[in-house]
Amino acid sequence: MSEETNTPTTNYQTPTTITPRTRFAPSPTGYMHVGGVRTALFAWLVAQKDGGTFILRIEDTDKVREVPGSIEQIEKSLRWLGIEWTEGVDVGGPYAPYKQSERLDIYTEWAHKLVDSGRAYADPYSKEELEDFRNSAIANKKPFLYRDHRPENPPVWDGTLPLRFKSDPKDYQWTDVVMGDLSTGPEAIDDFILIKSDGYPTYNFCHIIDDMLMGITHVLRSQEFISTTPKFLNLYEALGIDRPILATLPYVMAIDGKKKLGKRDGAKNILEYGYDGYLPEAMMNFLATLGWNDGTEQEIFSAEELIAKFSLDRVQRSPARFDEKRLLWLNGQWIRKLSLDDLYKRCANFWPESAAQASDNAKKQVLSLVQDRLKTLADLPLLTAYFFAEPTPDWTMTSDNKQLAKIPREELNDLLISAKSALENSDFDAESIQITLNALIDTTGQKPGVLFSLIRLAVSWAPFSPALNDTLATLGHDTVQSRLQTAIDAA
RNA sequence: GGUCUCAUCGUCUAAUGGUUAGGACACCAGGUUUUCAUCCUGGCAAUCCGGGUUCAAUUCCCGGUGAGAUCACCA
Repeated sequence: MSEETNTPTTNYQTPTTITPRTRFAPSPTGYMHVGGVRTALFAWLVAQKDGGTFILRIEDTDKVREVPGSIEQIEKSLRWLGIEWTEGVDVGGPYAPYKQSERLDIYTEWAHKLVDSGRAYADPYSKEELEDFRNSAIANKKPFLYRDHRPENPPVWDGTLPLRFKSDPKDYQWTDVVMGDLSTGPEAIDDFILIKSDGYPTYNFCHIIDDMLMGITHVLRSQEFISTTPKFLNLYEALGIDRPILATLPYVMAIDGKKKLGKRDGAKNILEYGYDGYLPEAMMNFLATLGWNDGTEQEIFSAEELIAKFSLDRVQRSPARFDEKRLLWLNGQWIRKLSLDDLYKRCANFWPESAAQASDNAKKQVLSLVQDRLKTLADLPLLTAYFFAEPTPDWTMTSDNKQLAKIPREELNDLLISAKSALENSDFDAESIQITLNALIDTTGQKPGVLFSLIRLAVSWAPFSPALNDTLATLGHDTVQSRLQTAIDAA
């Protein structure tokens, strides 16, 4: 297409024409849950897709709500998922500092520009006076607007009073990459606080300054900000800066679907999922497809595929519920996709205590048998304990089995004696064992359902286990012989 | 209450002005020489309601209804 072609004009630049700079800008008020992490993920994907830059900025302007250690939690959470940033508090960058509490001079400077241009004024009212304004508005069934009470001669702003934006109420329409065309009337615009009386700026003010100074191209944020966006548009105009590309992400809802996911309603620390045996690949896959899809029937996406295929215009407008069953399924899928060596590395902290002395090779062999059975890495002890420690015979388990329950214990015991004898001289690779077991079916005349179930129980005393020949081969000749003897003795 | 947003199986979603409304999770049933899991096959299950435009609406428009958000010296 030539440069001369008449193309329709839009009120924002199309994403393909610029190199994106996106940011995730959490406030350090505690751990991260899936809602916050998904916002970070989408911003990261937008940057990665077009070779852009992803920035981690910390918005710590509310000293009351700040929780010590939060920044480390946030960084650890993002890194666990595989989200890396190239500018941020810990790695620095050309627009440092990336922590708002260290940028107060910058905000003060811009605040003075607004004062000088007549677009900001000191707020002389006490909390009580403001409360009266608000109550009388409510009593008259009118919406409360601070701008109805602008002081005629505001005092000079010396930093001890809050500084308010002098808004210019009007209609707005704007395009949101996700939500489409949005519009509001002037009643959505009011005079909001720019700088608090403690000298710290409000989010409403400083995020706009920082996004501008840091060259942020795409502002992604969650849906609760949609109603405050007109105020931001008003402020962009007062500051004479271009508005960035705006993208509103739908909420992640709690499982009951009644409200957005929040810590108060039990939203888990994202790191907990790692401790519970979830893979970061599965979590990323899950979060990306919560509110986004590529239009095909693909369900499993690697980080590379997400980066290649992600686009904001396919993000859902409606909220999505957090469905842990789907996450669990995805985790199983990802566990099965990993190579044995890779899976083994990730299992380091999940083995049963009894496996502490086992060799890497022994554990790897066991792992290869249960890889298809793991839904989370935390299932490992339940599935593998009897490989590493002698199980205690429990003959009541035979009566839980439909087929075994019909057969007298003496007869079962005789079968075990036959099995022990047959396996005594068998080669002990999985294939030979299967041949031996098949022959045993012929000589005893028993159905596999009886014979195999019995042997399986006698060597594992576990409710479930891998295929019998694999299990026996992994346990080894001597262990199988001694466990069968123990079972026979306990009958 | 003002303002704003959203609405397809239970859940995540696809699609189109004309389709048997597709897939996945979950659930149910069957299969793979025992169990559990994997895997395979099958089943159940949806366009919120009412108008309008149209030959034709789930899709476009309007109005309801429902749900959510926001209305802080929080972000």
